[in-house]
Parts: sequence; C-alpha cells; structure tokens
Amino acid sequence: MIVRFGYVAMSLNLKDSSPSKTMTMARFAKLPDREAALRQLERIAEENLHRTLRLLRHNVAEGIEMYRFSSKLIPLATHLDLQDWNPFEALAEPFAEIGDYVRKHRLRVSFHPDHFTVLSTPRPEVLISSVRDLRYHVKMLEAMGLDARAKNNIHIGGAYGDKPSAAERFVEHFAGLEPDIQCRLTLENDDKTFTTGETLAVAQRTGLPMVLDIHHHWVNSGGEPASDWWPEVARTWESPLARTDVPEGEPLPPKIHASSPKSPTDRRSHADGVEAGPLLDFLRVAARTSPHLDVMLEAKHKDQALFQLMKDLEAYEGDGVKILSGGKIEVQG
DNA sequence: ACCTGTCAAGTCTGG
DNA sequence: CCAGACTTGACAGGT
Repeated sequence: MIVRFGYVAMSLNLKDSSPSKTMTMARFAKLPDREAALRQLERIAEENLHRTLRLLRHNVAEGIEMYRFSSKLIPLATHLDLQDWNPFEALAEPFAEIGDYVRKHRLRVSFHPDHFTVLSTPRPEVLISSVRDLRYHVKMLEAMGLDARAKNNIHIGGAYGDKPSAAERFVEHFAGLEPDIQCRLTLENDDKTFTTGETLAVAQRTGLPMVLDIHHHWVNSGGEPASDWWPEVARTWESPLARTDVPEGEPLPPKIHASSPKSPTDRRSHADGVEAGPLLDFLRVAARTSPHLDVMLEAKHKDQALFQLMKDLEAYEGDGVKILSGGKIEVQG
C-alpha cells in the first residue's frame, strides 16, 4: 500500500507563511471608507493565497503531496454584513495559480469547514449559514479550477439529545444541497458524538466517502480497533458520488486522519507529534484492503510533526516499511 | 518585544 | 434561560 502524508494549513518551518491572516469585524466596521476596507480584505486574501502557493512549493520540495487549505483564506467571506461583496473576481488569478500548481504536481488537497457548519441542526438559520459556508468552500475550489476530487470534509454535527433524529436530519438536509456541494463532501467520525459506526451508516445512506479519524475513533468507541472498520469504510470511497470526476480506472485513495493524544489525562487533545507505532499497526491492516491511502496528520507541530514521523518510520524500514520520499511510504500488509 | 483578552459563526453542560 | 467551556490562530490594545 502506498501511503501519502499531509498536514494542515500552516508550516512551522517556513517563516511568515501563515495563510490565515485576517481582519476582525470590529476592525472592519471601524474603517470609514467601506470600499477601501473591502479592497483591504482582498489584499489580505491575496497575501493568504500567495502564502498558500509558497506552502505548496515547500511541500513539493520536501516530497509532500497532500495538504489541507486554511478555511480562512478570505477574511469575513461569509459574514452576513458582507453578502454584497464578491471577492472572487479580484482573486481569480491567485486562485487559478494555486489550482494550476496542484494539478501540475498531482497534489491531494482539501478543506475542512469548521464546526459552525452543522447539517444535522434543527435550526433553519444555522442550516442556512452552514450551506453558505459550504458554498464558499466549493467556490474556492472552483476558482482554483479543481474538479470534485478536491473535497470538503465535515462532521455530522450535534446530537441534540436524540442522535437518530439528528442523523436523519443530516440525511434530509444533505439531499437538499446543490449537486456541486454534495459531490465535494466527505464525512468524518467525531470525538464526542457520532462514532465510526454511526458515521459510516450515514455515509452509506448518502453515498458520501468517509474519512476515518483513528484518534477520534480511539476516544469515541467501544474499544474495538479502528482497523476492524477499515474494509467497510474503504468501500465508501468507491461510491459513484465519491468518484465524481475521477477518470475510469484511476484510484481515488481513501483518506484518514491521524493524531496522538496530548497526555493520558487529556486524551482528546492533539499532541505535538504523531506516534509511529500505533499508526503503523493500523496501516498494516489497512494494507490488506487498500492499495492506496492518504493520511492527514493533525498535530500541533504541523509539517514538523510530519518530518519527525518520517524520521521515526525509518526505524521500521525492512520491517514491511519502505520510505519512498519525504512524505510517502510503502507499507506491506 | 511580549502579554492578554477577544474574535462572526455552534453545541453542550451546569446552574 | 443564560453563562461558560470547548478549541484555535491571530488580531488589537496594552505594558
């Protein structure tokens, strides 16, 4: 099994490369000239996009082919008071540059809209802003010129005291989404509410591919190994919806999230790095099912955690592990 | 240069 | 019904 590693949004190695520079609403509201303030927001966004491209170049130079974009590329993009503002025209070029680079180097990229996007919500106004947020993420991917292989990962959402009804609402609300939003979604199990099994059931009903977070699984499960679920989870990546825009015969590698607990007393928080041992246990089992797998590392130390993990994996070389590049390995089942 | 409170958004818990 | 926790990087204002 070929395994590619990626990291989230920012690098600790590249100086001045935060792709999430922002402007607060309070600051925006204080500026006297609204048009000038909007231009300033666009300048910040442009800077974030240029930094994103720098990060991608850094990744390619290090052999890293997977990356999650920051959701904060355009400050205040979905704020209600700025709905008359369309920043995409001014940002067409930097977005296109990123997309060109992604295609040229065949990178796996994604977004992860944050926890304000909740399709299981019973509140209409929350659903409306959730859809607005999803549309914003899709627009960014479209502005990059990327097809539906580039996806937006979300959770099911809250349970509101009745998980089955919440899951039911998710399915209904999902069915009401525009097709171009639907075909770019992935569904991830969370650390408190929807377990691997419950998330998988919704993924199977909707046809969505499921991102298995093995750390979330560890803190929110009956104790059975995450790898027990792998064959079924992997199969969700074969659905027609998941494979939208995937050329016939080409693989769409399943994706998982990996992180390690911060401490025995704080098991839910993310540690600085990712432990090689437990991850490798999972990978060896997954290798029996899948020829390809992409692993998003969610660690405080971001790309440095990735470099450290690759270093730690060297100890397993010969023991069913082969290092292929700075961010890619081969694992024997 | 460094520190602290705050930030657009949601949900859950406990009072 | 409401305040605070959760969680996170970065701003903004203060020292």
